[in-house]
Amino acid sequence: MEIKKRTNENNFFEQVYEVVKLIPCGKVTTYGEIAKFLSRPKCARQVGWALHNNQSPIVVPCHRVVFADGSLSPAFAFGGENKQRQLLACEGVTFNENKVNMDKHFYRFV
DNA sequence: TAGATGACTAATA
DNA sequence: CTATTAGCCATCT
Repeated sequence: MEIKKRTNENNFFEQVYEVVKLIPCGKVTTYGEIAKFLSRPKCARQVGWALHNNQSPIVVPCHRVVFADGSLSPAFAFGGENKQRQLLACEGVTFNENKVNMDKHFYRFV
């Protein structure tokens, strides 16, 4: 039941996984940044789709990927909104109400 | 091939 | 501040 079917080269997906794995502990990034890093600035949704397809939060710390405004992904994506927040908090990420302190923990790929 | 979907984002009201 | 609209584009049906 392999979901990745017509990914042409799967390269985009693989890149997404690699990049997400590169996010250091206690840092977060956005879908748009990942997409931009992969030369597909408009493909933020596909990044999210890739993570959904990945389905391996152990190998790929998808919890470190948030919305552009710092809000976390919908609860259904993680099986618990609190889960992602707790994971991040456990790594030292601070929160502003319901959103991540992007100014402090936003990680840009250089 | 065409239409619908979505773990996005930015702009607008 | 929140809610809605529109644009985006790979993937799905």
